[in-house]
Order: sequence, then structure tokens, then C-alpha cells
Amino acid sequence: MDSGVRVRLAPSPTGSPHVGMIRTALYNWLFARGRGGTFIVRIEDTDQARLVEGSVEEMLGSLRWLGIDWDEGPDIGGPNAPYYQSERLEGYRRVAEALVERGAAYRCDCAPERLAEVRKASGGYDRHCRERGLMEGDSPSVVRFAMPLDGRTVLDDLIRGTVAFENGLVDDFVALKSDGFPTYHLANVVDDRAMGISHVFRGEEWLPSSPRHLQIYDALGWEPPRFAHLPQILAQDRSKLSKRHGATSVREYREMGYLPEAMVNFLALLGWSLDGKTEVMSADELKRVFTLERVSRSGAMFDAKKLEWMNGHYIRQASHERLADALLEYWEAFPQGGVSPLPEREALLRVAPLVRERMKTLQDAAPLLGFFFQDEVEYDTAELAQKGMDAAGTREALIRALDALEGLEAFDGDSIEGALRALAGELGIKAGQLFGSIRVAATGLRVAPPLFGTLEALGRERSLSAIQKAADRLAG
RNA sequence: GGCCCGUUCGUCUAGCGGCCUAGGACACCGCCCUCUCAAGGCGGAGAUCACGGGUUCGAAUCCCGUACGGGCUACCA
Repeated sequence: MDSGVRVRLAPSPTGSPHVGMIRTALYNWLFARGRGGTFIVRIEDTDQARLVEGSVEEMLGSLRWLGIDWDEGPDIGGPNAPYYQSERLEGYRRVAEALVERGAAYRCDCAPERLAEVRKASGGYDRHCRERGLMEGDSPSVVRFAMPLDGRTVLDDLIRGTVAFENGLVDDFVALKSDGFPTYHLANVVDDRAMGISHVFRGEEWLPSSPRHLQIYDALGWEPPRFAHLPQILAQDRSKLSKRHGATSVREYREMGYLPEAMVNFLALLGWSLDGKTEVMSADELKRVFTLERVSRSGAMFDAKKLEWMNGHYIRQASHERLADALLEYWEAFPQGGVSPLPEREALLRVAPLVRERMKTLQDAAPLLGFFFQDEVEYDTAELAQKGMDAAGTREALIRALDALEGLEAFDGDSIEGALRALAGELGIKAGQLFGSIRVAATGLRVAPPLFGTLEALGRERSLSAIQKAADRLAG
């Protein structure tokens, strides 16, 4: 079973996990799971200033919610623990020293002000300290990697093919900061090596720094993993997706009532396709068919409308049990938009199917089902009279409906429909007019679940009493 | 500015030299179905394949250039 595939997600805990990060996680996971590989989560918390409390938990929580599981990680440990870079400092320091000893890196004590000036003048670092031979402790210093001055670094990207970079154009970047923490470049390489990572799938924004990583591997005599740079996820205006474009974190989508299976399917399709025709695929299917060859090279715009459609699709095809459980779980997690108190699962099981084809998100359920769980429905008396009918006529119709429904043998949808249709004929009004009045009486809504199923679910007693009340209101 | 990546309907994409008068999906429009709203069915509109040169009997597909878009250019990731 061991294919030698070892991939990893290396998030930086600086806030809510962005959908782009989650898609990267998904592709890594699908790749590993489809090949009997190992999926690792490693926290890259090397920037002390940008740490955001709780982001690791949110990241892990989002992955779990989506059904993405990992074999080694900060919460479960593993053979390569620890999985927080802040706890692996000694390793980076050792490698940095080794690099200095080999002449592949050097200490630099240039002041920030000087750095800024040089950058302004020439656009980068001028390698001022490269030949100074500074030792650790001479003064506060960083370790910079000494890029080769000539030649090119060639990356064989699994998605983009061959990409070459002129070494002389790449800065002598900082590998170890003065606070003893490594930068991404160093830590990433050291850990990917230590953890035996075979493939690195990461966002396209890393492409320009890949020659740095390749050079570090080379200087250390290490074999680099294979790289694949994933296309970016874009906002509606084709710029990088960010907060000002609305929801960007998985948590927000969960809160808006999206199903994890829809989210996974949708995200998988953002930058990857099976054949251009097959769109709906479960996570298990995706694991089987996902390949890097079919990942696209261009950025993909996040189409919220399509996500919405897909979510509706998953809601419609969910089993009654799955839907009821999803709603219960959702309402429990986000009570504001739910039904409270939480209904019994049994009761929900009976009524949720009535509205599932009119839902796009779980949020849509409560407004449509709320009346089932209330003693009293609320509405404007004026809503009762349908188009072309007056109050007296409506009242008459409701009272007649009461009779018709009372005498029903079985109180089920078909019987109710039959009785009501016959009644409308007798009264000489359109079926829609009668149904509309009863709908408002029973549900308090103009847009509601299908009437006959609704009355059946409500039961004879509640249905009749609601209609009676409506008739009474019309009497006034 | 420099370096790198990208460019097929509004959007996600199929296409890897002839099957393309460019296919599918979302969104949009119309019709049907219909107790409201949906869902569903059927149909429509929508892409001079960014542009310009090549290569070839033949190019959306290969090559070059240009334009445009994006990313990177921190002791951030």
C-alpha cells in the first residue's frame, strides 16, 4: 500500500483558513488518498508577529468538517513530531550553520535602514555582507543564503512544465532571522526533507521562490521533492480573493448553510476537471480519479452561484436522514437562523423532505419550516383573501373546507387534495384561490412547502384549528 | 521597474493538428409541468478560441512576437 507518496499541508496560523488554502489541502489529500500515500499537516508558525490565536484550531476544524483527514499532524502527532515549526528551531539553526560552513550562506548585520535604501536604489539586496566573513555573535545578525551568481535554476513543475530562473537575479534571501526563527524558505526545505515529503503542491504564488528552495536542496546535497504549483483562486474582479469580496473562509460558508460534500466537490472543480462533463463527484470518487495532469494552469474565479447550485443539488439528493441531521447540526451550531427550541429528529424527518427541493442552503429551511414547530402562526389577515376574492367569500370557502376536511376518512395528502379540489369546483372558484387561502391559514406564509403534504404533516387537528382561526379572523 | 506565470461563451471548463459549422456545467432568456415557491423537462441566446506573424495540405491545438491580466520582488507566508 505504501506508494512512497508523502504530501503535506503547511498552513501558517495567521487567521481564518482561506478557501485557497483549503483547496490546496484538498488536492494534497486527494492525491495522497488516491495512491495509498500519507497526508501530513504541519504548522508553519515561524512569523511570531503575525500569529493569530485560534487559527490552528480553526484550520483543523475546517478540514475535519470537510472530511479531510490527516495521518500526522499537530493534534495527533506522528513519527516526525513535533509538527509546529516553532518547536523545531534547533534543526533549522543547525542547517543554517552547516550552510555557512559550506560557504553557501553567510551572516549579515545590515541595518534595516540600509536595506531599505539599497532596495530602493537597486531593487534588492546588494550582497554587502557576502564576503565579510561575519561570525555569529559579532553583532545581531541574520543568515543569508548565497545564491550562485551565474547559471540558472531549472524547475520541472508537474503542472507548468519547465520553468527557468536566472540565478544572478535572485536575491541573497534571509534564511535565518535575527530572532533565531527561520524564514519560510529554510524551514520549508528542512522539514520537507525531514518528513520525507515526496511532492509539494502549493499555491502559484510560490513559484517565484522555488529557485531559492531548489538551491538550498542543492547546497545541502539533498534530493528535492517534485513540485506542482496550483493555480490561484480569484475573486469576481479577477484579483486575489480577499475579505472585501465577501466570504473567504470555510467557516463562513459553513455558517451560511453549505454542506461539506458540496464544498469539497465545488472546490475540487476550481482548477481541476475530470473530463469537462462530469461535475458531481463524491469525495471517494474524487480520490479515485484525481490527477495532476488535469489541473489547469490558469486562475479560477470563485463562482458563488455555482457553489449555491451545487449545494442545492446535494441537499436534494441527500437522504431524509442526512438532511435532517445536517439541519439539526446546523441549527445547533448557529441558532440565530434556526428553529428553536430544536425540534425532535422524528418530527424534522417528516417535514424536511417537503422543502428540500426549494433549498439552496441550510439557511433556507427554517423560514419554510418554522411554522411546524410553533403553536400559533402569524400573518396579516389581509393575506388570506386571494386575488379576485373578498373577505366574505374567503371566509365561506374556509368554512366549507373545514367541513370537507373534517369528513375525510384518511387525512393524507392525496385525500386532502381530492377533497379540496372537489370543493373548489363546487364553490366555482379556482383551485389556486382556495389553496392559497388555506396555505396562509395553515402556514402563515405565501411561499410555503406543498400544501397537501403540509396539512398531512400538521395533522387533522392542527390543520382544522388553523383554518377555523382564519375563518374567525375574517368574520371581524 | 525587474523576474515568473497565465489568456477558449459572463463564470468553471472540454479540446492535447483534421472528429470543432468549438462540447458540457453554472448563470441568463423562453416554453412545458404546476396549489405558492422551487425542483424537473425541453429549447434559446452566448466564444471572430486575446491579437499579429509564422510552421503545416490543414491550428483553438506547434513556434515567435505583442497586448492584457495575475503573482513575486520583506528579518510575511
